Formats: sequence, C-alpha cells, structure tokens
Amino acid sequence: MILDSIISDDHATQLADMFRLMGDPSRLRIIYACLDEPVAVGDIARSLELSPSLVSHHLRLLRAARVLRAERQGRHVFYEAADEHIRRVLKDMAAHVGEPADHPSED
Amino acid sequence: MILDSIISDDHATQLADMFRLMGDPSRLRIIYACLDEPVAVGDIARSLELSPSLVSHHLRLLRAARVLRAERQGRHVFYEAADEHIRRVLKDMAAHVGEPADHPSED
DNA sequence: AAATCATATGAACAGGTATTCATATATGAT
DNA sequence: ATCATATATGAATACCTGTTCATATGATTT
Repeated sequence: MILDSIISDDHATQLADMFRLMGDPSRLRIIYACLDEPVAVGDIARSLELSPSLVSHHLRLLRAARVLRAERQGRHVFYEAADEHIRRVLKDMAAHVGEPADHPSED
Repeated sequence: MILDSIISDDHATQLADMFRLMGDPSRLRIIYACLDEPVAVGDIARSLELSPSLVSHHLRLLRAARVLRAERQGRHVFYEAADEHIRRVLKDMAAHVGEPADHPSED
C-alpha cells in the first residue's frame, strides 16, 4: 500500500523548522505581538515583559526564517509578519485549539 | 503604546504546544502520511522508514494533543487528521515555505 | 568628540526531547 | 492453551535549545 501524502525529507525539515519556531511560548507571543502592525523591539519586550536581549535573540531566528520582516527606522527596528500565510496559520491553529474536543475517547 | 494582538500566556502556551508537535521532521512526516486517509501504524512506519516504536511514541503525543485521532480495527490502529484546521494549517505553511523570498534583505 | 538610547551578539548553563532498545500488551489464528 | 502479528510503553542516552548575563554595535543628540 502506497501513501500519497508523503513529503520529501527536505520539505518536511523545512516545514518543521517553521513550526518549531512557533513552538515556543515566548516566540509565539512575539509573533502575535507584531502580527497586525510593525512594532519596535523595545515595545515588544515591554508589553510581553521579556528582556530585550531575549526578544532580540528570538527575533533573529524569526527574521532568518522569514516569519517576520524587519525595517529599521532611526534607532528603532520594527518587526511585522512577513506575509499572509503566517497570519492565517496562526488564526487556524487558534481556532483548532479553541475548539472543544469533538471526539470523546482521547487520552 | 498598547498592542492589540497580545494573547494570554495560557493561550500562547497551548498554541505553542501544538506547533512544537509539528516542529519535528519525523512527527511532521507522520502527520502528512495520514492527513488524507486513515493509515495503520505499521504502514506509516514502513513508508517513512521509521521504527514502529518511534512512530508509536510520536503518535501518542499527536493523539493526546488531538492533532490525530485513532481508530482500532482488528489488530491494526488507524490514524488520521483530527479535523480540517490541521489540514489547513499544514497547507498554508507549505505554501509559505514554498514561496521564494519576496523581501530581498533577509539574512 | 562623548554620552545615551536601542538593538544585537556570544558564551554558558539548565532543562527538555527525539531516538533506540528491551519489554509489555492486545488481537487474531492454529 | 500457544504462536505470531501489531502497537504500545519504560528507561536510558545523546543532542538540542531557551534563557540569562555581559558585552558589542548602531544611531542620535549635545
């Protein structure tokens, strides 16, 4: 029996890299913080009560993976979602998590 | 300046847990393998060239998080995607990864 | 130039986790 | 009952990564 939904190792690794980036609470909150509008690093740090250093570390990863894009303006650097896919993925996942369990016998 | 897209720590942690599950290549390939139709554990293992033990470990996590649902049939256990959100999230992320970089100066 | 603010970076440590191996449980057949 | 097949589970290990702290770079003002 042959499965038709198999993806290549390369593709899986690439996708997994993206998901893994969203798989950390701090990083996910950072993504959410600048999902709808560009936000400066310091503002992200303040509103989420995370150290600027930690935020910067995470932003570097998110930028490198093209989850967020950066734009310098004076001494501030503003980050925002890279594209619509990111926004939709987060929205769909939120919908999934928000739903009550519709199948009774999960452990 | 107040941000409007901030999510609670709880919600972020819940979402991050889901994403982290998809953040491993083996686990992601397992999800893809049974995304469109129910597939038995052994078939997943064979087609992905992973040990049944490893597949079972991963399936347990995916089932507990309601990413996949299981159904026993004789001595086989078939796994399939839990709902449409899962399928859409994977599809959107694939679209994102598949795209060429549209912003030139990322590192 | 110095000084201050904003962001980035490097090293180091702690906690987590993917994988393997051995073993157990469950279902069906003889 | 035993045997074979199919999944699941527990422990052990090797690797990875999120966070903190100290320090560096970049930008603006005086």
